[in-house]
Amino acid sequence: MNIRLKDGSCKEYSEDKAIIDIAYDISEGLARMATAGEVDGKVVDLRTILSHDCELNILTANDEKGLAALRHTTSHVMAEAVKRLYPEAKVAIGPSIDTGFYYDFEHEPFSREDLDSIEKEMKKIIKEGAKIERFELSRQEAIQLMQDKNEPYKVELIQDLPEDEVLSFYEQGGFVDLCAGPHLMSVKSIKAFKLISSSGAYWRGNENNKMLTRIYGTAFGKKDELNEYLVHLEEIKKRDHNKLGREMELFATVDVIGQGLPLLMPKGAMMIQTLQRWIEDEEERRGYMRTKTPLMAKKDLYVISDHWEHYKEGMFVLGDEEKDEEVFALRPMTCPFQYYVYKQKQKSYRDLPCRYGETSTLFRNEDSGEMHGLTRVRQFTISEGHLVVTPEQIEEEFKGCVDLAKYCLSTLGVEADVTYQLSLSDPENMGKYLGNRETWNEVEQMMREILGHIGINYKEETGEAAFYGPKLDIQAKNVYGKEDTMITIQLDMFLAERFDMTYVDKNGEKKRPYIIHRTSIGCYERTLAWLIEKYAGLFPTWLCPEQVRVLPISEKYHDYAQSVLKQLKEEGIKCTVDERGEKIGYKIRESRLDKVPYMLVVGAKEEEENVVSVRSRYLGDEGAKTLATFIADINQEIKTKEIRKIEVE
RNA sequence: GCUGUUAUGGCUCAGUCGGUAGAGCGUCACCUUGGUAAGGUGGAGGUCACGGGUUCGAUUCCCGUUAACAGCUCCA
Repeated sequence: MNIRLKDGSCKEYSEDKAIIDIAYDISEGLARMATAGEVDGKVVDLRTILSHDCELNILTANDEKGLAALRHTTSHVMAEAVKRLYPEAKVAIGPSIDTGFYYDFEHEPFSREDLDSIEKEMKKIIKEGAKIERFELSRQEAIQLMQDKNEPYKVELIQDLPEDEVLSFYEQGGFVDLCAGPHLMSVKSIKAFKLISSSGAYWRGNENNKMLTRIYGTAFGKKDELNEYLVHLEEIKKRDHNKLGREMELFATVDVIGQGLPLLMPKGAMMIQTLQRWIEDEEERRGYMRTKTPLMAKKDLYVISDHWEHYKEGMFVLGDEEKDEEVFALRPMTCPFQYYVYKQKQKSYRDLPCRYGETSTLFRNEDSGEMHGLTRVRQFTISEGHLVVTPEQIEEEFKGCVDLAKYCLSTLGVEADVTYQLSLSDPENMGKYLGNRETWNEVEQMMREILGHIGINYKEETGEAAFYGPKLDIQAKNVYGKEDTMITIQLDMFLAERFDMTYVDKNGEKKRPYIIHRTSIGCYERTLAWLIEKYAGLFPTWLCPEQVRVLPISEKYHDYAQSVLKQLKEEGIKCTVDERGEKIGYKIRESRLDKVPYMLVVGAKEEEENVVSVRSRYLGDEGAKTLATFIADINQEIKTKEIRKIEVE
């Protein structure tokens, strides 16, 4: 057989050969580094015997998939260590993940000290250097083995596997685990690992099941890489919006106000106000009509929209259904309110599309463990909008929404940081949705076509649709790599009927419109959180709550500094004066100006000419300028929302 | 909601095996340096998250509540 290797070269063998032996044949170094093989694009175990012509790629910890194998093996070593130290622990599952690996156990929670001793035991196991053996068992034998070892979770897993599945096991030094692999040849190859944390996790991810104890860890091919990663973990904490946003006094939380109810401090509020004014103006330019609708309504409204049936638990209900004649609820969305704006007058096809926009404050009663900084809150304000359209207008209006969203993203400088997700219904679980399968298929296909015409790359996600229609979700990751929906554009073919919304067509017949639910810049709190992390607090000038700081270099220049401040303020520039600058020299103060884009040093020799010395975050020392020139420059920058390139550490 | 951790001056944290608290940084005042990433001296600032209990006495021990953090689950 002929084996074609990654570098294009070929190896020829007369008999069947295991991948690991081929690796040794190439070089002993490669064999030592090898963690898995990739045969014709499929990741397989190094023990796999090759018997046909194929393309072979030997994976090492330098390959993403090879690293996953290393981490997976590390998780097995961890499980062995746990079983040695705590024989009563029951093992569940232990895969590799993006950042490392985890393993779930039925056991009391582990403390940091426990993790340290498990780490120690793991090092011992690695030093012992057991070989890892793979073997296969029949279903019956497999169940028997795991019953003998008193591992009920493994038995359950085997019972749920398909009848014809090959049941493979891996054994190292007496520790046996049901596992599809692939795994390293020996535990000796694990060079750099660290146990990160421990927490609870439901068996099989179901909250009705028992909560197991999960240990997270990570592993790398080299010690340096591990250390680099651990340093990186510390570094990203510095730009975590939940920490930085509080430090910069953008927001705060208060015990007695409650969870998920952050206070936007003057600086944070100023930033959100800047965004809001900008986006409201832009929407109006694009033909949106602004509405202002109530923050609450009688329950009757939500009964019509079906929220009372589907989402009552998520709403703040005012009053007691049993006792009170009228029960109200704070609004969790704006949809039905804007529908009644539409319904106030009979509409003609000539009135469509009807684009309604509202800067809308919403209330959602999230579970207590879900709140996080500004990204998951109980009250938030969103650039909400609904477009009522005829079937012929769907594509153009949908494109308009995508265009608006992209305009927002590019202006904020984050267009390259998002991914697009088409959130579809789950055909297996149609009870969650309004309408029937045929209509859903039709609308989902329509979405795919529109997205095709726009030409954006997206991935499809089943079961993520809204109950009234599919969504185009624009996703972004936070500093920890966790994904959140920043912007969503949804196509709704059902609610118009529930609310009996109509328009009269050319022939004088009443027709059902379609509705597009959309947001332009998303929810302001979450968007702010995103921007904090994106820019590590070094915002573009137009967004900065403090754009210029004026620094007199000695007391004689205080009056002049104040007059400069006044002129800047008259121009609408957000600025402050720091009269303490002269005390120790402005160079020093500069280190504390790192979040302010411009520093004006006044009191230089040139003050008689209205000349200031400018330092900028972007350009360093810009030297002397007349005040008028500086004001013109910065106003231009703010107006065009220019985002200059800066170094963000 | 679940599992766990945490809660001490503006920030980072120490501490009291129960006798009402400390450090570094920051901040403030003054001195020196007439303005290029300075130094010195002195000061302010905490009912140790909140509510109960045990005790002669609780910041410290116990119970509860609230909030923050990590993860799970959820997210119209």
